[in-house]
Amino acid sequence: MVALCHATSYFVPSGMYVIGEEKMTSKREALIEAAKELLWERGFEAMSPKAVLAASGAGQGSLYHHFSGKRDLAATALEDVAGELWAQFDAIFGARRSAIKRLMAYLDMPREALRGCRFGRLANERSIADPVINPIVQKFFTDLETRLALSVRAAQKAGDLPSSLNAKDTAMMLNAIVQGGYVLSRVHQDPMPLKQAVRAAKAMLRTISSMP
Amino acid sequence: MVALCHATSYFVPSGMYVIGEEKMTSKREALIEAAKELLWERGFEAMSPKAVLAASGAGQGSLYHHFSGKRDLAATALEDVAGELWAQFDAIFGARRSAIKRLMAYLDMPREALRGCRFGRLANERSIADPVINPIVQKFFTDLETRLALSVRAAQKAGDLPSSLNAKDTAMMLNAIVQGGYVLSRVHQDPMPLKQAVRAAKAMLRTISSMP
DNA sequence: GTCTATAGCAGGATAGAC
DNA sequence: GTCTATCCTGCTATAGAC
Repeated sequence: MVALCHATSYFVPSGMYVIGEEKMTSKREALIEAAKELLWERGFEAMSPKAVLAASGAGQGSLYHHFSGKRDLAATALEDVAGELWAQFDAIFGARRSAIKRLMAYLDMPREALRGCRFGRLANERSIADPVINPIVQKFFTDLETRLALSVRAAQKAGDLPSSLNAKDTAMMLNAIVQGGYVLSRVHQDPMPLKQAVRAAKAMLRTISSMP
Repeated sequence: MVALCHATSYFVPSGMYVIGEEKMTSKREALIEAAKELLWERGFEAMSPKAVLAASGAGQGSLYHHFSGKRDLAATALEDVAGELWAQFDAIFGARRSAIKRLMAYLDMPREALRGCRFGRLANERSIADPVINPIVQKFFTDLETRLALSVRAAQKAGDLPSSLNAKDTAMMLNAIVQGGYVLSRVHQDPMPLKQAVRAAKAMLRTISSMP
């Protein structure tokens, strides 16, 4: 690190910028990384281009050169976030263990309760109906629900969950428990509610799976 | 209705204003009603005083005469909303039927999935940490969680739910299912996800309650 | 590709007349 | 109590130099 460049990024001789621990080769990537953080922290509507510029160390020109505007940048950033999360999900749902254990592992994933879900937090903004933003968020959840439903169905076939349960409904419920847990943790400003909701879900599945 | 007064309110001879079907005796109440609607539709941060004035038919002066500002108006409106919701909850939790049926009735309450929860929708705004706003929202959920936990415990005593379950955790989970259902319905722009999550929760409780 | 300067508009609050 | 006029600030985007 040689010369300090703006408030938050460093310019290094190789022509790369550093924000926190991330390395990037252009202002474009710096803008995307900054947008990802701000989308998580503030959501789409409260994420101002000015804040993105300050956090990335880029100027107005870079933003409007690489992206058509705030919405385009946000869409790109959200695609990126989906990729990150799916790397985690794939590891869990792709693991070689029983379906019921995969469901438990999903519930047990580490989550930053106080920061909220990076996609779910957008649900109550007007932009959730935006033709560019909505498809990205909706696809994320649809894919996740599909994955969960497949595991529920597999667990039923393995005899670990009652076949009387509707797999899609149950998958949606598990998804809702996590999303609702985030909401309640934010309201209470405490990670416990999410922990409690997830713990109860696991207890529920265990109780039910030990049935005839 | 005699004379048209502004865009949305009517002045009637008795000195009362009418907005939609509501009757109010002053601009103060008109402002509160308008704020309640806008808080539901847009949340706190996106509720502009200008929009409240337009919806209530009041002028700037009335707002800042009756309230110290936007936040004060919102707090008053939210207290009002809590009162409305508790009128419904009290009817359900106070009914003379078994605890498990009260829980089912709670899950079965009609909900406007696409509009979201009037309190839960505020969870991801910065204002959820506001010293005036947070206590109101938090108290609403704390009281609801207490009510749910009492019913879970009563159902356990009645032998309708396994005593192995943690009552508080289970209550939080039921709460989360509803909140998460709202989130997912908003994302999918479809009332089904909330319906599915609630349906699965009921199926879960039924399955579990028919156990030894 | 990146920068600064600036336009245009909306949010939130205040001042002071009626 | 209620109104209108006005102020200041910050958001989003454009213009145009380097």
